[in-house]
Amino acid sequence: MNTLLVLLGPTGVGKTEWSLKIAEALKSPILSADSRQIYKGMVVGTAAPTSAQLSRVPHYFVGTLSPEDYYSASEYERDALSLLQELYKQYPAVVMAGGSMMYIDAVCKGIDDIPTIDETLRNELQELYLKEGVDPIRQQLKILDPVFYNEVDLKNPKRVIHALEVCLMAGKPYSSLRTNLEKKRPFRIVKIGFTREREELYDRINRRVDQMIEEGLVEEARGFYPQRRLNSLNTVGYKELFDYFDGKCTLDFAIEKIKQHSRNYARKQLTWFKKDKETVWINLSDENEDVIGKILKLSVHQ
RNA sequence: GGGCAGUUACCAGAGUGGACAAAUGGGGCUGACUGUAACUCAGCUGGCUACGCCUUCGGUGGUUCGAAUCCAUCACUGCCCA
Repeated sequence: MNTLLVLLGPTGVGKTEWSLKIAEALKSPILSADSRQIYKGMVVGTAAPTSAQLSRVPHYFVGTLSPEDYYSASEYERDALSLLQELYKQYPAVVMAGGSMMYIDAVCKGIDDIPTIDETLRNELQELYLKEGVDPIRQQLKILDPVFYNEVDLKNPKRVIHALEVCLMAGKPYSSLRTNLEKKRPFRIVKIGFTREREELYDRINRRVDQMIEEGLVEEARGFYPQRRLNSLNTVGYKELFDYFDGKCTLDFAIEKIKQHSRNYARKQLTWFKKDKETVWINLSDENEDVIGKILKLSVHQ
């Protein structure tokens, strides 16, 4: 049986470099599971693999979409699965590396079949929300899907709006589409989680942000400024600089916020990843750890 | 050397005799989250043998039934005059 070796971990932990080493050792390509590195041009701010790194190992899902393109975990599930099917004709094991929690879960566990929301409907509800708040949306959801209404965090507008969107789009309750079933995959999945001591992780993140600035993050973000409303640009590293361009804060403040939001993101990633009991963790702060050896062993055995 | 202002929890900053373990914000921590997820949202944030107890509001000593709050004094910080 073929193997999918998933290398996951928080931002800044060092996934990219280790993934390359592992992929080289396995002679495998790398499927990036990163919801932002997938966009063209968002290179510095997302710490996407450099051209030197890309030339070491073939990559997929890096810089392949335009920021305008609609994409979601569901599209990723579909695309990654069909790509894997092809790759497995040639490679017994394939590396998937990234930190986008939902993307990884979509491929490993699958997500329910839910209609893609029509742009017009999405905008309508968004407008209603901006004008009148969540209340009317909650009320509609209560009528259309009382089951989910009782489950959702009613204070979370994003969740409430999405549930209603789905109800309206599908013509049936959102809850009826949620199966909560884990899909079986025709390949073996091995998940490795990279982590570090919190303090060290944060220190790396802070330094990496400074480095991004040196590498031209401000210029890169400026190029995307006209597209700042796009969801793809609602991304740490860009949105803070957009505030700076808007004159809402100083550059130094924006940089501090990028660091802070990156740290917050790393923490949230860890919270999500920790829930998955199948993941084998490797603490990169432990210098005695034989990272490559351990991972290769896990990817072959079991 | 003289005058004024100030010193509160990780930081900023309210509080000027009892409702104060101390507002609020930031930061931090913990967590939720199946389709825009680098999104969005929630809880906690002095200590403990925790519906109660203990130690905090620069230090010390007072006043008071009771002090972060009043008095004295010492220390430090800032501004003004020399």
